[in-house]
Amino acid sequence: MSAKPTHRLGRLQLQIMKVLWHRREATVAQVLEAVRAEAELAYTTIATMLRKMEDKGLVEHRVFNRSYIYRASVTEEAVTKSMANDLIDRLFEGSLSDMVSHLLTNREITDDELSSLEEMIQSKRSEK
Amino acid sequence: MSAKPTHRLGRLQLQIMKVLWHRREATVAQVLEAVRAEAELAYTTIATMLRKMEDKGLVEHRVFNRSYIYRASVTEEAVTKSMANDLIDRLFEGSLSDMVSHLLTNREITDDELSSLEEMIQSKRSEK
DNA sequence: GACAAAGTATTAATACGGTAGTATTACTAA
DNA sequence: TTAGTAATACTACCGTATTAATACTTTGTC
Repeated sequence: MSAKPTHRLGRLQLQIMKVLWHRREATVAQVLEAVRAEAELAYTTIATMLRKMEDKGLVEHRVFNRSYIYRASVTEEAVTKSMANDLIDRLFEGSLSDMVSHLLTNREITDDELSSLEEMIQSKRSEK
Repeated sequence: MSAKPTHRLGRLQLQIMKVLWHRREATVAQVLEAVRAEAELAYTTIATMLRKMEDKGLVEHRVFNRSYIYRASVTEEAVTKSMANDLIDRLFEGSLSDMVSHLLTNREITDDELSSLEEMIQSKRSEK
């Protein structure tokens, strides 16, 4: 049951989802305001995008005082997971360690981050 | 020097690139055959795709026996890096450890992989 | 020299993300 | 009641990925 939906979100869509995840609900104007931090877009652009996203089942809305209040209908975890898995499968044939290996050799990484990675691995190991 | 090109490749394009990376050169027919393992596509689909990819500078060709022999003109590393970085930036605001954390909690991981991760981190640390 | 085979070039359709103008609707203030 | 305002709905356009049919070109063969 529940074939994975394979959420494939574009940049703006993801931005919008983030706004909704962080503040549970938002009107078009509120989403616009939040998104404006990164790009100057028209009100109708956001409204259109939200409507398209509702068609795809990413968000839903209720009506309040003549305006739509949107909220996410998929969790951040689900989307993140699906996008990350998608990339891993496409790029590294599903090998997590290949992916991490690549990231480690290709990105700057601080000592703190290294430590935090070590901790994660430790705790993952102790779960077993 | 070298402003990052931000390679954004679709599924088929990536598949094609992989064929070219793995066998240095290939004709349309050879790419088609390799790709057929995953999806039944028309010859012309591959040919069209390759031409478009050449326009974008992803591949190049030489002529031999009246057929085009394509080869990649960007490295696997460059593309992989650019796509992985893109995702990390979009999904985790650039935090590598957030990404790895997510992967660790959301994917099955074997003991071997855990060990291999540990090794990577160790060697990364000793570089510093 | 004409034809068939094999290749490439052209063209087109579909889908989707992104962007936004214009139309419509309904509430509000004078 | 009427003009203005705020909100959504509709529509359209661009770019790009994917898919493929059709047209054109080259060349080996009879």
